[in-house]
Amino acid sequence: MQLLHDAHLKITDARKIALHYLEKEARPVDAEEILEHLRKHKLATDRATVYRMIETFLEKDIINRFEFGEGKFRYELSGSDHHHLVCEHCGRIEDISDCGIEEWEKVVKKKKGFIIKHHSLEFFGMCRSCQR
Amino acid sequence: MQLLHDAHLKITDARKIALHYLEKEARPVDAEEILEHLRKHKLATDRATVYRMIETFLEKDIINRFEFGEGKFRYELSGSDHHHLVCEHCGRIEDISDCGIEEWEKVVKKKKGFIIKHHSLEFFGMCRSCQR
DNA sequence: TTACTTGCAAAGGCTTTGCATCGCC
DNA sequence: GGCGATGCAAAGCCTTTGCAAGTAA
Repeated sequence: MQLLHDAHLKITDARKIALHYLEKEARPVDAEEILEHLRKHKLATDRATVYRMIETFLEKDIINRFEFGEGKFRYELSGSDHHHLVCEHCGRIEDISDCGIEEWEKVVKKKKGFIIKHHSLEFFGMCRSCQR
Repeated sequence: MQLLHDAHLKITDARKIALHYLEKEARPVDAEEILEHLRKHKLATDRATVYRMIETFLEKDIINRFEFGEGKFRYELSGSDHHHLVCEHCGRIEDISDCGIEEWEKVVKKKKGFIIKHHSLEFFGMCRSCQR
């Protein structure tokens, strides 16, 4: 895979399948889900390997880490600045983009002298299907 | 304390001192900090008690829970809608208010049919003092 | 070959739970 | 006195780490 090659990472089965999974899911998945997916593909991968893989991908900026108040982390392939709509009824997590952070950066810099490097913004509520 | 009385909670030393601490700190503190504070006040409080206290306060909406990518939760006295500036250099967490969420609620409702109940918004970067 | 990856086992950090006792109202 | 609150001990989840063996380049 190009992503792995570009990051100077060795191309192993576990990494290939995990990346493919992240790409296919296109939503924040947790370590356990990655592990389960690998095992479905007959890979006897260890939990420790998954966490080390995640650590490596984070360092190489291949994935990003998110939190949704679950007491655990979720990961998603890096991409454009975007946020999430978390349905508290069905658990579905949908992407949403353009949060207008630029405005905030200016205001916060001026008012507080604080320089924003990055931010987290997640919305919790109820998705359309669950409202029916 | 009025807060405890209004919530129909028994007024115990641990709860009184913990609430006073949360009020004084006015920043998101974690369970361990609450425990340490209680012990400084000669209370041989157990860690389990702190977590149960937190659970109760959350249910009664006396406090709110936040995450800052630390793999643990932090808690702050409930109040107006506000967010945080997390300095990644010194760790200081500062409050900031008015995130203009109303705009978002309208847009998200219209575009995605998603109803926002609450949200989390945190900024990470470097505070004024750490820039020197 | 050789440095990077992985498996296995153990531990570590944060949080929750069962149960008997204690204490606020 | 009664029911909620607490202490103690143990366990549960998620994540990290040490070390030896395996493997991609």
